[in-house]
Amino acid sequence: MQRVSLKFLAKELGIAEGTVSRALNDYPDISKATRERVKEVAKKFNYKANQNARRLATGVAEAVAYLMPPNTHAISEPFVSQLLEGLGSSLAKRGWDLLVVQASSPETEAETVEKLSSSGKVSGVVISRPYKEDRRIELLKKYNVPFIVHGRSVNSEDYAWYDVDGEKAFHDGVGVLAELGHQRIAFIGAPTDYNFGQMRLDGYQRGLATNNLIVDEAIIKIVDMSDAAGAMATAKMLALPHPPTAIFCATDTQAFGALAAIRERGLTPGIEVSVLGYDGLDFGKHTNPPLTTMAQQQSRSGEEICDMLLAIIDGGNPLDYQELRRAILVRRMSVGPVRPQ
Amino acid sequence: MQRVSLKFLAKELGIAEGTVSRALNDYPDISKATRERVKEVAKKFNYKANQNARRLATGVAEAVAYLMPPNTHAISEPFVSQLLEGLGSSLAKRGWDLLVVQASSPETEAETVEKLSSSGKVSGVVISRPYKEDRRIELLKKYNVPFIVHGRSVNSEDYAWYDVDGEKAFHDGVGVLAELGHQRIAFIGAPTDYNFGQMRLDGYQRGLATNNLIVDEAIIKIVDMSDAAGAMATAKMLALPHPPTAIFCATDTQAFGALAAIRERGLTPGIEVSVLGYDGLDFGKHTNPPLTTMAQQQSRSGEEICDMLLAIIDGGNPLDYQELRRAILVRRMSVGPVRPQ
DNA sequence: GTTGATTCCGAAAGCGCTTTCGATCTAGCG
DNA sequence: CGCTAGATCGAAAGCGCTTTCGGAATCAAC
Repeated sequence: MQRVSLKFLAKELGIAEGTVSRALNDYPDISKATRERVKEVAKKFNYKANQNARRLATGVAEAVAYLMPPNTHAISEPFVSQLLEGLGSSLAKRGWDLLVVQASSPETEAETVEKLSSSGKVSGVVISRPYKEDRRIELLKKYNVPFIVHGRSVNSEDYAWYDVDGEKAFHDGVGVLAELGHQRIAFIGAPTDYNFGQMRLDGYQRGLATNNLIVDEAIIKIVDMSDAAGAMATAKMLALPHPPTAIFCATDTQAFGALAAIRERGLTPGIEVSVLGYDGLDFGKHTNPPLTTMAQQQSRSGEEICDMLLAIIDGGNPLDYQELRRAILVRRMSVGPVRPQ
Repeated sequence: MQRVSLKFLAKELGIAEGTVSRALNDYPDISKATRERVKEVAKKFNYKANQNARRLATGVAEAVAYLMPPNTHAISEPFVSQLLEGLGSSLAKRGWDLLVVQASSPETEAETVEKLSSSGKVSGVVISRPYKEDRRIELLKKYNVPFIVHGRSVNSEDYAWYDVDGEKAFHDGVGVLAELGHQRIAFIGAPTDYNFGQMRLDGYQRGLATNNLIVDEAIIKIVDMSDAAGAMATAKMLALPHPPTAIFCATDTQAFGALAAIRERGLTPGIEVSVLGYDGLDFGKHTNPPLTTMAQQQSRSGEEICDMLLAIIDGGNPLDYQELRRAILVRRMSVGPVRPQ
């Protein structure tokens, strides 16, 4: 199988290599006649430019990388899948590649970012779930790579990001619960070194304040983002002398665990104890009972992030690309009015 | 920011470019002294080879592509996520890249494969969920690209694959149900242009035969792999004059819908009607009731597939890499003994 | 018929790296 | 001391493409 290269085409056509290249790339200084002739022959021989050569010559990578969150199993989380899907399809339209990069460990993360920046294989990067202070963001800025973060770190003034307002969502969520008469609203949170973890906690606390509810550290638990951790935290709080009547979870997965723990104790979620999740996982429809949750409105986040990144790569000012989306309540069955004891 | 290139390092060190390259790549004809000196300086200046140049020069891409299943939203399916995660981490260890490629439409799929093959940007490809006759496989063979398919097509003798024995799983699953006294076991299947869809159907039918159960077309439904489709099919079958007492679903997602439809009708899944799923989704723990399902034993499929592919890329014979795994029963609550009417 | 402007294409340099080949230098040995 | 083998490195070609620059050819106009 003879590799068909530009040289091959040039020989075949009896014209110069450079001319073939320019014809294929629609340069204006090539006559329409030869351009068409070239394209025809290229098609006939099924010519595809060698991307590596092209990239080397032009200096543009025509690829963007998604840097996986450092913790393992992150890709299994639905938000990653959705993001990847959106990124992939948007990129495909433009003919660009999507690189999925995993740092083998948190320690090698910096190394990974550096390599990504200086190896010339991508023209942009997207990362998600930043920490409050995020090393990756600093590196990306330092190396001057176009990037966009899905989420925000504490200081988010000087780079592009796309986020959902978790603080407001949790503030409002507490309001929803309070309106149903709940006074003791527990919080199962995500690690607060993640900025989103902190913001959701902040929103929760502000929500308590606006509704004149007291803060009780006994019913605030920061745990891993797993169903098991959610279940464990719930079980502990339910065993309290004065247990909560509602539990607000930082992630749906934790909420799944909370539901299980409540049932485990012989109580009915949504009746005796309300559970409110956050993420809007579609799967929440199937839990017992179906999970009430906060969700981003319509989630085309992957495409939007991709468009933003491409705009920045094309020279746009990153500061023009800071999008804050809002979460809305998806009413299902796990939240109900408080029951008199 | 001065790009640090080989030329730069060479000038800095006062030696030739080629020497620097060979030192960095541990060629034996470079003295240990200079090799170390070179590496030190490279590190100091944070040198990272330009991948495009490297790939162009060596002709090896050091990257593999995962070709997304053609249908949309496929990436959200857990099996894709798991696969990607495994691939990504295995590849990362070797310093290779993972490209995630989406064909924008089924029509452009061939085009996509061709481009992948001839643009030199990947040294291997993995695809999943092949059709009975799969165009992509033919193309990959034609272009002589190392590849491995996650699943099998009908004629799977002459390429590498990794699959779970769905035929056997469904055969055995019917046995489990039959042993519990079920006589009318329905089947909700996946489209049979997918080979896995066909094989699961075959297994189901063979299972009926071994257990001397009659085949009733009224309780065999081939539908989309969504919860909604599963629910719809279940609802119809439950409305039959002589409804099934157990339903075996080709995917867990369909089973989720089946559970919902059963409850919708006022029946209790696992008591009045049993539901058996397939996929082993972790999430099945949280359905109402928890879903009994068939799962692949321990799923390191991503890593295994990656290792196989790399072995083939390194010159291994594809035919030595055909792995058939077995599914086991995950007992939860949605399957129970048949109840006398 | 000469000039000037256009149009179109060929030639060649260069992107940053790898790799072969041969030159130089040292060490070893008779 | 001369010669050869081995160890090291420099020089240069080449990977396949893009892009600049200038030359040839065409055409219009004087």
